[in-house]
Amino acid sequence: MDKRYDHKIEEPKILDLWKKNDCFKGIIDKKKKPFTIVLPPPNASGKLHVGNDLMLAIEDVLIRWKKMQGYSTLWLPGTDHAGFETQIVFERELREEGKSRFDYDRDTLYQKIWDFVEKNKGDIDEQMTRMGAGLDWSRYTYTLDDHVVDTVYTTFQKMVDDNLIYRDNYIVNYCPKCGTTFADLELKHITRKDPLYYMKYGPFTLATVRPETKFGDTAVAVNPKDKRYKEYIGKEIEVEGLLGSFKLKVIADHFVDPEFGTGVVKVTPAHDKNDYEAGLRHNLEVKPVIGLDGKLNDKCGPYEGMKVMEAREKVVDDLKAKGLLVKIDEEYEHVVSVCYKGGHDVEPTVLPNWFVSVGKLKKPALEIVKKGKVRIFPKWREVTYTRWIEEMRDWPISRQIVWGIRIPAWYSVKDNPKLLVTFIKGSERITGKISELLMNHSFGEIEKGLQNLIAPKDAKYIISKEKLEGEFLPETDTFDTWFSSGHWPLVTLHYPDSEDFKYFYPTSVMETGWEILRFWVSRMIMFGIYLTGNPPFNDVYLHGLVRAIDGKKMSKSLGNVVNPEEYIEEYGVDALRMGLISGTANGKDFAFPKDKVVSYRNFANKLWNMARFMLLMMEDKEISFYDGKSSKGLQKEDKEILKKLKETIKSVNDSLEKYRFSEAAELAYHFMWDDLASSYIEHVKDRQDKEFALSIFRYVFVEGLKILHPFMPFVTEAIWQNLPKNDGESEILLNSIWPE
RNA sequence: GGCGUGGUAGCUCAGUUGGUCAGAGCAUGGGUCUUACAAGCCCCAGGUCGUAGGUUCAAGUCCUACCCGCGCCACCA
Repeated sequence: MDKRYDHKIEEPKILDLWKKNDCFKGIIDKKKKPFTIVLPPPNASGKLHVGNDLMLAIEDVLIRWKKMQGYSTLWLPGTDHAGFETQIVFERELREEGKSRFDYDRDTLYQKIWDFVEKNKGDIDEQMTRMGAGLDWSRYTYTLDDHVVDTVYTTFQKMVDDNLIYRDNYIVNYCPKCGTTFADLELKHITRKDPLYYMKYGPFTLATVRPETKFGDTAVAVNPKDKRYKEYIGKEIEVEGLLGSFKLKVIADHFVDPEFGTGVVKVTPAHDKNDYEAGLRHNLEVKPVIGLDGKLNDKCGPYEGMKVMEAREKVVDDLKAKGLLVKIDEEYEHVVSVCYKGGHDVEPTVLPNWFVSVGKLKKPALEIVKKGKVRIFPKWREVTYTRWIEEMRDWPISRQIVWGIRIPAWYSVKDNPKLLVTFIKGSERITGKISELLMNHSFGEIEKGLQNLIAPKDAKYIISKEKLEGEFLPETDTFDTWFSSGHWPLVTLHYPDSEDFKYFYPTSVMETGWEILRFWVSRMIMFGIYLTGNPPFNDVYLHGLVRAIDGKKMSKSLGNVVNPEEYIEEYGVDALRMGLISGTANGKDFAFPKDKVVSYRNFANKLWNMARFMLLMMEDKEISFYDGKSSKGLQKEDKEILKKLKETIKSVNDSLEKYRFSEAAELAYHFMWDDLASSYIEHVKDRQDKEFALSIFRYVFVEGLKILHPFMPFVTEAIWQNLPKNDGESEILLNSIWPE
């Protein structure tokens, strides 16, 4: 053995050893208990980041620990097509070629993204393997595999049959730049200064940031307790506007803050969430004035075709000219919703959407956690889950993007003359009602060049996995990515009738970042219970976010991203894994200093040299194998170290049972370094009965290597490969039996 | 605004039911190449445990208030 542990030499050898012996293959063994983890699939849109490595390290610890304890373990790998995320990355590339998604029909665009993703997938798999992750690659799943799509479609059909799916107009967060809607959770809220305009509005003066939406106003609202305006409530007022005068109802609603502005609000149900809800309460007309292109529509007279900001300026100018503008507050700060990807202003818009009615689904998902049948670690995160479920509203599941699983609905063009269709013909992009389009274009042309389609709320549709015969156009919306990934534990095990599913489901632990507890974990629980009657996992462990050394979230724009590959290269995988794991005990976010990685690289070397010392001392000697039990000939120090070993094993087990990874890792670390290396080795050097002491040492050292193995699999396995073995001992440390 | 979480040595963090709990790693300073390991070993220094009260024989640990950080959610035109 060399004087130093060289991870660059040893790591590839060890990976090869495990691979050759097929160590991570999940085996259905009815005599053993299964222990299953489904890997949260990394996004196929890029490379692994240090957070992925933390996830891999933690899950690998669990898998190796349980495997050595005699469970039949299975860790399922996969990658995620990551719908929107990937499409954005791809569109960035398109832009560099001077193109955009609007240049392609649906099928062509989909194929192009598919090819793009194929390139990334391989890289990620290689990186995961290099981390030592004990994944069973023979059971690999990609979120767009045929069987995944099929299962998602089957569920959708079942939900349709169970009346859990409906279509409705709904005020959505529509981003005209991205051309798609966003869930509330996908919005960012930023504080910004915008002018607040005070304008005359019939008998009132009211304040608004968005004068350009006035064409869509269908009421004026005041607070019911506001004495100033009491006389107007319920009456109609006449308003002098830019398009002439018009009449509006005055409503009283508690959503109006009498302290703000003048205490009077114009109500625009089509373009504001609050107003939309007030509109529902008061039966107001919903009158959209901004189109999906982000421009004012034909209800806006001369302002038609102007973009929002452009129209706002013009409207303000014209109000001034008409003497309707009272004042402008330039210092007004408020919070604006923008899309989380591009940071564009979101335009609340009314669109027909597909919804999941969550009432029946959420109740069991809540109870299962409250009753402790699904346990969430750390416990204090549980509140986040229960509150979210309690407040959960119906779930809009349609996304206006290509990259994803298409909603399997079909519209007959004959029965739905009002379908709004956009398609590509040659280099031309044509939009219109299907009934009109069919006068000048053939169905075949439209179908082939189809880009997107908006079906009215009451459109007739047929659900079908397969393309329908006849003149049907497909729904062009895709599923919210969480709808399909909510099936992840099911599809990776080939639900509903595979042997894997029968044996390994429900899985043991879902280990993931807390930031997707709501997005993902809640949906998996809902689908798991809905489809199988059982939750998809027994425990949920949520790790913290790995922050940069400056304590902030890592981001490319801040330039504080830690590249894990550099650490692996310089200090080795074991050092990176230990560096990440020590400090995650409570699932809190933590900063990740390089120091920790360095110190564990040193520790790997320490272990290596403990082995060297032992082999050196054992040279030319006949050393028996201590059985771990007999007390004959034991000296005080021997008894002490054996006792300490037993305690350490127990503590490590206890800590791991509670998902206290950091604690377990440090216990093993201190035992090896302080108790065994610093203390016992020095003692062995002075022993008269050196052969006997060495046999004790060998025993304790090997048991120590075993408990360290889940944390530092490479160095421990590499050392084991250099040690003499007793009859019946495994050639592979990973296949050894966990000490008791 | 609501909910949650944290403020312990220069840095990153442990400290689980109140009683060797004032700790670890790294960094700093000094010594040491003692043949397993200088990626080692030995030693030194460093904290009134956010602030102020309170409960208790005893409080980083429990209670109250306040200050600061972080996160999630909601959101007023």
